[in-house]
Amino acid sequence: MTSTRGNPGTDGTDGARGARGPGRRPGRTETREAILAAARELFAEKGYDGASLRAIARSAAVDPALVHHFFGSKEGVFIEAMRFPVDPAVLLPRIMAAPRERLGETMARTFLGVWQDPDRRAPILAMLRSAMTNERAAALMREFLTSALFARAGAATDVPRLRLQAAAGQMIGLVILRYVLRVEPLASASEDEMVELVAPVLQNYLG
Amino acid sequence: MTSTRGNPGTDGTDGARGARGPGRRPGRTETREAILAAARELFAEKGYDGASLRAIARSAAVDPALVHHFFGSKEGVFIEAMRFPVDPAVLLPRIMAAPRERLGETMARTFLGVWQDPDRRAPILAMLRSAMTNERAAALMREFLTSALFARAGAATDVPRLRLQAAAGQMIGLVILRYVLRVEPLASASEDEMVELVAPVLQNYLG
DNA sequence: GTCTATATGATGATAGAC
DNA sequence: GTCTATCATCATATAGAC
Repeated sequence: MTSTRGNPGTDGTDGARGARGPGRRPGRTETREAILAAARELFAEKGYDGASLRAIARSAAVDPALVHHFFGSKEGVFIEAMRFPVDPAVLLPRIMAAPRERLGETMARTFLGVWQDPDRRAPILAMLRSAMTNERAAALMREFLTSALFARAGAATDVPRLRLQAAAGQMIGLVILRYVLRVEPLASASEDEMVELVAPVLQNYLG
Repeated sequence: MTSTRGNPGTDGTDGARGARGPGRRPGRTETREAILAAARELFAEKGYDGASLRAIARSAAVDPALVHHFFGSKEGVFIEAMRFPVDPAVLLPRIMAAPRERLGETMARTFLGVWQDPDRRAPILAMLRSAMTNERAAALMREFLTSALFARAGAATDVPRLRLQAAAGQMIGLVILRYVLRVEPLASASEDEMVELVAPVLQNYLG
């Protein structure tokens, strides 16, 4: 769900649509997605400021001006590439459906599962890296966390905001050490080891 | 201790040193420190890639070429500006001198105390921001964490590496939410509130 | 020690040909 | 839709005058 490619209506061959008269050009089929894929990868690797439009175009084997043609500006590419890989509105209820004494384990497994999958990891990592050095991206991420995550989780439970944020902090720090700094043995630990490690902590915060 | 300014022998007025013959020029007294202060601030704010030599020079009210003259290259400025604000070799023993059942609280208070102080925070924040998007900086930080922190702490206790790193992850994620993303209410929480929040978690990892 | 001048190259954005 | 050409900026780094 909410996978990286295949927005409804924009993928594939345009099927048997035929001549539709004015209004809708047949284009945007292919290179657009290629550009977005390259953008996600580069933003994830270098962050917003570090990934250049030209590098994205180069990686997509496309002319830089074409990127502009499609998305208008670098920021246009970014927000389009971020279109969310992970929707808290679907993940949160799934977590909170767990029995209360296994909330920590469930949250750990869900969160780490998303990060384990390169396709879902890329946009989040891009957001995180960008937010560290770019104020606009930081504001975007703050807004996302606050309204999509903490507000939602806070409304559905009686866990104080501070505790929700401490739990989020635990997971953010963990993935930074694992996927960005690649500190051993954490970087090579199995998902099960990590769940075992942090589940009690999350349980402490949320339980 | 290990404060930001005042490396022995390089600060102040050169005292009553007088004519010392060849060998040692009287220079480097003032502008050098001004450049380093500006560098720390800008690296902390924008990370290694985002902070330009020119911006550093501008902020220090100095010619860009002078920065080169002193430090040779941008990387030279960086490592000089990083010269450590915080020495685990002095902080770790202090933490581990605490009674075992208060390890978590002591670590939390020590760590948060460092981050509360802008002068000690700046170089660490600079390192962290830089490490997120620059591979050289990431390697530097990984090396620092591994050998100066985890190895030392691992040698002095029987706490497994994974647990040490999970504890570090908790604190890193917390300061990112607090100082970089500035998520509320965490960003405005008092030191005591934060200690109360995370001390049990650290105690769980280290105890 | 401090500066000007410059070499060299990348960036985001735009205008407009085909 | 796709491209060339170009603008205006900014970057790191160097050589060398004073």
